Amino acid sequence: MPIERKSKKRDAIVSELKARCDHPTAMELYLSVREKIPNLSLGTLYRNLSQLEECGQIIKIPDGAQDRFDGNPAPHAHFKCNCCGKVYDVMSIKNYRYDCENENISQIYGYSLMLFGKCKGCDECR
Amino acid sequence: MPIERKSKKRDAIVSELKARCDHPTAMELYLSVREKIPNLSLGTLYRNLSQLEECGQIIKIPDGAQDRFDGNPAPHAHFKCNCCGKVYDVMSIKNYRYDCENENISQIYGYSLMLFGKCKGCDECR
DNA sequence: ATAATAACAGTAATCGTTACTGTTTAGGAG
DNA sequence: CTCCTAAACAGTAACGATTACTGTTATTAT
Repeated sequence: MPIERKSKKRDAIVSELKARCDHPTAMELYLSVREKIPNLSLGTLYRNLSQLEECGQIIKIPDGAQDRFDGNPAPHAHFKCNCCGKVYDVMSIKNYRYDCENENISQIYGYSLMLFGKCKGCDECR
Repeated sequence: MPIERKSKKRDAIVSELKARCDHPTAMELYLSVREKIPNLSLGTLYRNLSQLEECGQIIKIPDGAQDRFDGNPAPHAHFKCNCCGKVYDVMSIKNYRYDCENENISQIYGYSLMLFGKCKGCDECR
């Protein structure tokens, strides 16, 4: 279901997410939005995050058991530190031998790349 | 904890996973291994999958709510069809403009790339 | 053969996420 | 402005994949 009305809660969620440079989990985002809107419900946060992702305003980043969220909907890569667990943006990849330059990255050990699209067996779909 | 003893259950899990061309979920793999080992426990499957991933024999592929597993531990990309949900291997990427050739792929709409490594703030770790 | 303990079956517990119920609120019609 | 419909909401129960726990079985070194 598309978004049909304005809502202060949703606006607060979006602006908080876009203001953050990190990639918070649902709970991390919940706690920070609660500082401005103390009566925000966790269910409301999840429902709005789903809607916002569905209409392309934000991105959901799978990260193990939990999901993380990114307020920048433009396609870009992420870098996760195995040590501290932080997730950084990687806005450009110079080449696929991982020599990408990024002020946050010290070393790259591996990657996980998932492409999304339509397979030849499903050419009738959509 | 590293693997210390041989086990027929674990051998069956590994060989079944490596024999499959698809990327089964834990439950899908459980059901197919159960055909050969009817008393296999789901907990045993999960425990062995964790051990096998930890020692680099298999790969865990995050895919929404469930995880998928891949018997090929060599780093490679995956392609997921938005239509039927199947996950295919992509052994080589010709370039990052998505012109990769793959007999299964019809169209590519987007991607998710996560790099793993160590950030500069953690240079003391490891 | 025996002993120590890894591996196991079976199942309860965990926890992120989703679904449900009754209430509130946005926003168009009168 | 007031009324009305349904989107959005708070609060909470339910869900489901995964993990943890308990007592048992099986591997392997001695």
